[in-house]
Amino acid sequence: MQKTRGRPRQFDEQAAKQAVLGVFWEKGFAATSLDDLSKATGMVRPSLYGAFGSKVEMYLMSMDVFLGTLSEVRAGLAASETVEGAFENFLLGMIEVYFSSDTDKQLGCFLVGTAIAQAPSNPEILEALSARLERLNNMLGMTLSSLAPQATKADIDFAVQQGAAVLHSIAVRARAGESREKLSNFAMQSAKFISTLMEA
Amino acid sequence: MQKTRGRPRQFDEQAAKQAVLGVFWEKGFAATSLDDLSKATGMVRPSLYGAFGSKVEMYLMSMDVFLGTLSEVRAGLAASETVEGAFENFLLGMIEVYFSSDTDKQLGCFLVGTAIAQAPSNPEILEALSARLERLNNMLGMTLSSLAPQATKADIDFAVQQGAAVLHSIAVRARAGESREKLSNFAMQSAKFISTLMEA
DNA sequence: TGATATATATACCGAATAGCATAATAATAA
DNA sequence: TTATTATTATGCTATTCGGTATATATATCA
Repeated sequence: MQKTRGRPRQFDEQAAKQAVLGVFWEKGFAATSLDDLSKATGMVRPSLYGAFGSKVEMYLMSMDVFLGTLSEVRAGLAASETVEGAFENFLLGMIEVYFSSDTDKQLGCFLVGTAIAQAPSNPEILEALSARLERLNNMLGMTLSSLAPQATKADIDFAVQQGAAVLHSIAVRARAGESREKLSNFAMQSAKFISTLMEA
Repeated sequence: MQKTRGRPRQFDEQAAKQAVLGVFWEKGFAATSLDDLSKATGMVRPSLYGAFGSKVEMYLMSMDVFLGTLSEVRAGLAASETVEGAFENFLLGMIEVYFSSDTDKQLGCFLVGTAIAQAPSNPEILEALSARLERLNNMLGMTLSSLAPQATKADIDFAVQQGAAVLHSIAVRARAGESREKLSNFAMQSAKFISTLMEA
């Protein structure tokens, strides 16, 4: 921790990143202006640019900030003792995130809810999105593999896709206004159903 | 068909609506400008406004134009003779639409791919989206009910949600660049799996 | 032939856009 | 103190934004 040379920053980097994510999460990429980000962070536009780069760069950064907020979901997955429990912890943990907005709004998944719209227009975002959806899948796949070592690779793969399907659907429906209760029930019912795929 | 009074229109209404849908589908609502729509339709902005209203109104109209393009999916559903066949026809039919863009791009579902991003910012779009997702569900639910009359309402409901989940996931993954082959395989595998829910 | 109705063409509006150039500020290093 | 470095403050810029006012064109109706 050596002392930095110039004028000290007046913003907290982590808080600013969270604020940037928050704006993109609610409004999406295209509808978010640099002024919106400036207001949310309290930073003036040139400071934003200096610290985080262009609008696209800030958006790509937000993708990783979002994944960083999933640490509790990872922990829940790691602590699972059964396949059904793993699905349940995974899905209910993600629902917690999807409904965790400061506002009264339920924003769903940042990736599914905002990056999808931009993907066809922006190859960089398309690529980043694809890689991060894959990472979400891997979170689940690793856990399933260790909990059901007898299962074939094909079985694991299909179970992961089914779990991801339920997740994607919940992500969409949460942002479309569906109630948390309905989605939680669907998650638990799905966890039970999909876990039958992994029975010995 | 009475003769219209004033200067005749120089555009074909159906073609223009399709063009408007096409632009929104690729770029999303926020990133689409009236100039984009003007170019795509060949209509000048005042004509666009006169014929279809404001940007939001054109977008809401596009939602129904999109649903109108699903007539073949409806037909495929109606012609299904088994539960598994119904899921397969439904999912593969939607994949056909998701990959049917004129461009080389795979745009996925218009609703999932573009309306989702706008939903939290625009109550009108949120409401319209929710209602139309529900209509998609009903398409599937009606068919399932008639093919499995012995099933309970709860069983049908859960099977519809599972089918919708696979659909939403395919919609997301198609727009995120996943290959059609992988998605088709997933669709068929899922049709078989989910249909076990409806066995007597 | 007017009168009327509808659509198009042109030009414009004020506001918002992403980004940057320049200067002022505030810290450390020499 | 002075030089250096990093950040912030201010203001600009050229473009684009959604939308509209006005004038013109082209049809039917009386």
